Amino acid sequence: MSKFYITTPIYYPSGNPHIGHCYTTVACDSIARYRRMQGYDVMFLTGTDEHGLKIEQKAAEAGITPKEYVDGIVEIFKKLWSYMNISYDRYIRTTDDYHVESVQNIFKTLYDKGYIYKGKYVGKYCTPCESFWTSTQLKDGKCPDCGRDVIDAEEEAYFFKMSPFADRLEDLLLNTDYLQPRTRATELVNNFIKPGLEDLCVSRTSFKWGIPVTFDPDHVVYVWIDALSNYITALGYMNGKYDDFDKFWPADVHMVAKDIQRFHALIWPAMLMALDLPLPKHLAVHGWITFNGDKMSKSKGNVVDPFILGERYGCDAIRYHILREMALGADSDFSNEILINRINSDLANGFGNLVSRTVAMADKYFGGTFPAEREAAPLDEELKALALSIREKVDGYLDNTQIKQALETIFTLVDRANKYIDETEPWKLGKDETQKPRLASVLYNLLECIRIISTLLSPFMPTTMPKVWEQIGATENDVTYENAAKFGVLPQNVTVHKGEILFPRIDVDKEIEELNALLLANVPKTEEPDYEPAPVADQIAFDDFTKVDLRVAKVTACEKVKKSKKLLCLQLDDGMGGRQVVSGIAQWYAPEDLIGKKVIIVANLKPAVLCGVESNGMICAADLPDGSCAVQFADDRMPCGAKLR
RNA sequence: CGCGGGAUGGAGCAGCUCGGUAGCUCGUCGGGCUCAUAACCCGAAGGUCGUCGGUUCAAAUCCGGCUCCCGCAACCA
Repeated sequence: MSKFYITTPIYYPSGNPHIGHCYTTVACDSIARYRRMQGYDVMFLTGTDEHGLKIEQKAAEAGITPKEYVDGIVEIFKKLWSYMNISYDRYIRTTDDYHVESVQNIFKTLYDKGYIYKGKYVGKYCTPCESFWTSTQLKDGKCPDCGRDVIDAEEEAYFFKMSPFADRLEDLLLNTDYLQPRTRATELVNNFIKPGLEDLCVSRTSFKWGIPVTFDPDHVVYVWIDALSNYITALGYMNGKYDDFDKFWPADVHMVAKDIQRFHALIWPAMLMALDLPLPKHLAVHGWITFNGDKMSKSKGNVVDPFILGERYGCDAIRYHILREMALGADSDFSNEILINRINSDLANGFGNLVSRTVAMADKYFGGTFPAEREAAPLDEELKALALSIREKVDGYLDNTQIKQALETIFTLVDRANKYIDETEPWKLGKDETQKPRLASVLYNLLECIRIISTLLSPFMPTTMPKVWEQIGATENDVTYENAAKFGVLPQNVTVHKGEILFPRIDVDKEIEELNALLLANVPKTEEPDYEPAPVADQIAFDDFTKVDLRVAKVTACEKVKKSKKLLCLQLDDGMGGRQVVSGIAQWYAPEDLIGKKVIIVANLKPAVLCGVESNGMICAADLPDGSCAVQFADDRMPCGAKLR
């Protein structure tokens, strides 16, 4: 029996799970279930990545230990997976003892092999926050967290050598089918490999919530080795907890969302090369779920809560929607309307109704149990031929992680079966006693189609399909993978059982209204959203304050800076002959929003050149809780050039 | 000239590798049916395939210029 090893990323439990987490996990679950049905010995791994500064801070805010903090969130993750009927075989937590043991061993091994060396991490350091930042992370040259000054500092750190693997990585990305889809391979090569791979900082001393480096206890292992290695530690690599590494490694599919593609396309293979381990076969990368075209964000109130949706429509409807809309590589838009329309057209009208009408007729005309006499007709052959061809096509798509196409294929048989009912008009046959044998054949053929459809759909919708089997009188032995490529499996005298409606049709308008109300209720604090002001900066003397010259100025002209996404170039009337200021607010303000308005500027800021455009000063604005930014407009009575005090 | 992807009937997508009647889902309109969850089936309308030019007997498909969109990188004074 062949093995199949599939993984989700391990999720970072700094907040509750949302539909984005479901996306990857449901996809992996479906593939895992399909492979099990095919007879593979499957290992399906998921888990949580529980170390790091952010967790440490979140826990401190909550006044509990980091472990207590993650324990709480992990509970919710597991509850969600149980709710979504996720059949993971193993759940790894990076705080598990055996994982810690492995990571320490791996770190030491890489060190002994010379791939990890001790060096100096040079960056900007914020003393109160005890945090290092790169110059690009700084905000206005200050700490992005607290806004205070940073100093140049160096920290001792261990580094992992990436450069020895550059050629092999390039080959992996360009000449193998490791990346699915291949679209971004060239981009990765051009952006990261060609310019020269930088060595990777793999330890930190600036926080404690992590796995200690055994031979240098001031250091904790930084995210890369800690998190990525979960895929092998969960199999028992360099630990005593499990021993199926040899059986399952290399992974058949790592599925990830596009934001972490880079780490899985470059760092992870490099680590494996350094350890002399075989590389995973595929990295399947999918896009984001967007909400009405927008990226999901908590402050926009559009983070979709899977618990709410599942409660209303059933977890299989959610699973189906996610899987059906998902194309590898591409984003897929999520909206209540798309979701409901999909449920209605495919599940309620299409498949659910097919089951309902078929079972109802068998019940009505035969009292549920089929008679022995049959009469075939040429028309049946086309239906059978299609039914018999589905499994092979689905196999092909799943081999390439094309779930959407697999589902589409299954539903071609749903459509064909519905059409077959119209062609054969069983309700007319039912009225003519002499036609009973023909009627029995027609309805039996339909049951067989439903059996094949439901068998193939069961990995994707594992909760509902057993209900279908109950209705069509199928036993466990009838709905195997083997039988999905056979016709005539159900016993000739099969008995159907009319049951509940599988996927109730949803009233779109009414439902959307209610859902929107729910979503609004979910973000009740729109007035004063959760917002933590940055700590007040260190005190300054009055003299220092007077050094900052704040002035009122009117925007006379404004345009986007070419070649930049974030910059607007403003012409200002400052009462002193005018000046040009560049401001990074293009994402939130169109030029016409600003023209004619009065703003407050820092008038004596040293000029700078941004994207080739000179900027003389800075416009006062404040960050909003959702990450966007609002300009402070001045009272219109204030004349241009007026000095603030 | 930083790197890459894209622009196809109202919406969302396929087709482009290997040029030759433009296809699917949803929506709209008309018809049919009544077994079924007002579901199902048939038919119709609707696209000069972003734009300009080139290659060719023939271009959505190949080549070049341009416009706009979206990722990544850089810039958020």
